[in-house]
Formats: sequence, structure tokens, C-alpha cells
Amino acid sequence: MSCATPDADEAPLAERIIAVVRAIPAGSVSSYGVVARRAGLARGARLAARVLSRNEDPTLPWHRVVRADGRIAFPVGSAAHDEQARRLQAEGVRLVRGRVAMPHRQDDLDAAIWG
DNA sequence: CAAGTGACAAAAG
DNA sequence: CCTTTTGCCACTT
Repeated sequence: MSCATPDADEAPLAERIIAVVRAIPAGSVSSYGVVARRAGLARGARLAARVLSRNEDPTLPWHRVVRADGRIAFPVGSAAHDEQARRLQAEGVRLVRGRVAMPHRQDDLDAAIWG
């Protein structure tokens, strides 16, 4: 049975982004741009963001994805922002004045995540 | 088909 | 620290 429906492929791109986000280890964080890059999109930061916004999987560690400058994408004071910050701290991620402590000189693992 | 939109990014002032 | 501008990609109207 060949590919019957014209849209049988759906969106492997979104699935890829989901897979990348799911691959982020607990206690570590990544940025939308990096996630998109690992998913095959050189400049798909917005795509990654859109995919996460549309995602409904509660098992997806969406909270491990932040902005490139280490800040949470949601507005400060928002419920989503609070929840994300809470989850990150619960995993051991340090937040300094609302932004994630950058992996300045951490283990190679973190470096691998970011680069 | 044109314009608007978004959990973005980097540069410039 | 701030705002503005440009680039980017897929989707929506």
C-alpha cells in the first residue's frame, strides 16, 4: 500500500522538533534556535516555538526550551512563565533574575547541548 | 496571491 | 538597560 493520501507525510518536521525537545536531558536546557537546528532547520527558531505552542503532549519537556539569551519566552508574571521556571528549578536549573544560568563552563554534556 | 502573525535571533543605536 | 530593524520559516486570513 503505497502512500495513498496526499498528505500522508503530514509534518515530519514538527515530529523532528518534538523528538529533539524530548531528547533534552533533565537538568539541562536548550534554546529554540538550537532545537530547530538539530531538527534540520538552520533558522527555524520560530518554528520550534510554534510547534511547542501547538503541542499537546504532557510528557514533552517543553519547559527545557528557553530563549537564546536564557530567558523564558513567556511574559514575566504569566502562569506559563511561573510554571516553566518552577519546573526548571525542580530539575536543578538555576535561575538568575528570571533567566537561566548559562552553561558558562559546565560539563561537556551541556556544551554538547548548546553547540 | 498579499499581508499578518508568532513560546525567535542577532545586530545596531 | 532599553527600543528598533532585519531576517527567518510555516501557517492563517
